[in-house]
Amino acid sequence: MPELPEVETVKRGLSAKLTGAVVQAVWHGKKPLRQPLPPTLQSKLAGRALTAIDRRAKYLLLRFSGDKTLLLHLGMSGRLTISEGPLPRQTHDHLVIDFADGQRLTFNDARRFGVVDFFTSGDEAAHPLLAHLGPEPLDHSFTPACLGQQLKNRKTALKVALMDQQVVVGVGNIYASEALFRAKISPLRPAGSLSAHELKSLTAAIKAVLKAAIAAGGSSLRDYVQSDGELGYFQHRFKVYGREGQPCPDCGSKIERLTQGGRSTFWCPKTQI
DNA sequence: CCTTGAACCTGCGGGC
DNA sequence: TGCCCGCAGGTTCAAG
Repeated sequence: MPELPEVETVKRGLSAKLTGAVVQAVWHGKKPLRQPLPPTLQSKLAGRALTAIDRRAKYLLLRFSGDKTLLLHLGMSGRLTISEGPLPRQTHDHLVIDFADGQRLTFNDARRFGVVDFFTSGDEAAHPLLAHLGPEPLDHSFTPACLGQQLKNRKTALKVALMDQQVVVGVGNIYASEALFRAKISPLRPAGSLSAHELKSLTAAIKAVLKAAIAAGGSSLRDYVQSDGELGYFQHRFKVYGREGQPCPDCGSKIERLTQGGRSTFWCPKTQI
């Protein structure tokens, strides 16, 4: 998936085209995603207007008239596309929403790690998928002191902690490596061992790398397409991710890869201390 | 409480 | 060509 910048990019793309549109018909498949799709989505959504789209962490929250929310999570391979008029159904399509103005929103997810849920908007604070999420990294309240508090006493590797959505949301495997490189901090450091200066650097690096990716329209690996079908292009700007063996942009020594928590970490052992 | 590792599922590219 | 392996942007759950 899509990490925060990609989800934010999708949110903006969908908002621009679908805000105000009224649901005409809904189709959904039978295969469960991370959890079963809500039953009778057709009757739940038909006739409602899409009033707004919000993002919390990597979740998209489609707000509908009548105080209802459709929650979408793209997992690793989820894609949302808008088409004009009918399109032949594709393998791994799971949800298709037709709007009265002729636009069609399709949720396709090969690996089925995504989520679709539906709830009354007022119940959001207690929603099991949303209730325990950490701070939003682009909020002004996400400060070095805040990050320090979230990492306090944690002995796990810093990179693994940054991907923990209870520590800070939206940072996934790519941007964790990228932020640590920018901050010049080793992914192997115990999470709770950062100095005030390092917390300041890392907080700034997280914000900067996410903002740059959003400004570039979200990154694109093999499964990701923006909501209008255009490919994002931030992947060309990765400084370390996916670049094992290539020269570090700062010092020229070789970028290395290691495995942490079952995921690949890319880093420069010379510049990241 | 914390940390680690496996599990969920499909597709793709590389090596033989 | 085909097969097997490792790898992929996320999250949850069990076990230590």
